[in-house]
Amino acid sequence: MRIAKNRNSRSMVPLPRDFYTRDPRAVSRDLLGKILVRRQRRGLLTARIVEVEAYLGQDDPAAHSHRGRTPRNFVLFGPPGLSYVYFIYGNHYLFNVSCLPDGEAGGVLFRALEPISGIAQMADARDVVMDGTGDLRKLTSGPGRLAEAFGITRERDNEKDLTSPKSDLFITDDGFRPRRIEITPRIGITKAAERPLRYIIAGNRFVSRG
DNA sequence: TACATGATGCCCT
DNA sequence: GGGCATCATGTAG
Repeated sequence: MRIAKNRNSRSMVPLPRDFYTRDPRAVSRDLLGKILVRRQRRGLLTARIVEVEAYLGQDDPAAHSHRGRTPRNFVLFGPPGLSYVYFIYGNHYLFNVSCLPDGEAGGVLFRALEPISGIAQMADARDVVMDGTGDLRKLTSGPGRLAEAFGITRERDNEKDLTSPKSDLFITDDGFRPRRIEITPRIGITKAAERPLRYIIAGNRFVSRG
């Protein structure tokens, strides 16, 4: 039943603005188990969110918003529920969603997903071969990987309203609730590296390593 | 204008 | 487990 429902994107409702108008830590916890959806010509991409990280505003040295508004990070200071996409290491796009009311900076980084539908398209976008031995984790386990699998770029998706029914990129709730959630330090940062702001679905095999 | 660096992933050992 | 590609961005000069 749940799978049949997901086959029709018109029946999937984006999470409302209120969902994101909260502290990034609360949004992070509640995003676990939700579904990221991309509508595209070749079909629907869907995947369950299994790992995210919270980035706070001024009191978080690891956050892009820590030193104030810039041409790159302005989305974090705007309305909640908008995508913040940036390019890093000369290779990768990383996908976030803005949180807190307009004027307050904060966001959540998407670190890993569990693919549900559109797997062939994801494999194609990632340029990996999915034969019988292919590991699905290569598609969406890792922030750079999931962005590539979903075709997310700054040019195409930055500042996109994820709460709009017209959006080709949004997050929906299919009723799934994680059995258990774990909170750990964030991955790949040097500043404030010890703060427990990484949220994962305990035991999920699509959670990235670190 | 220059330069140091990064919320990563991949390949090699 | 370690090295490295590769470039947009921010900050200093």
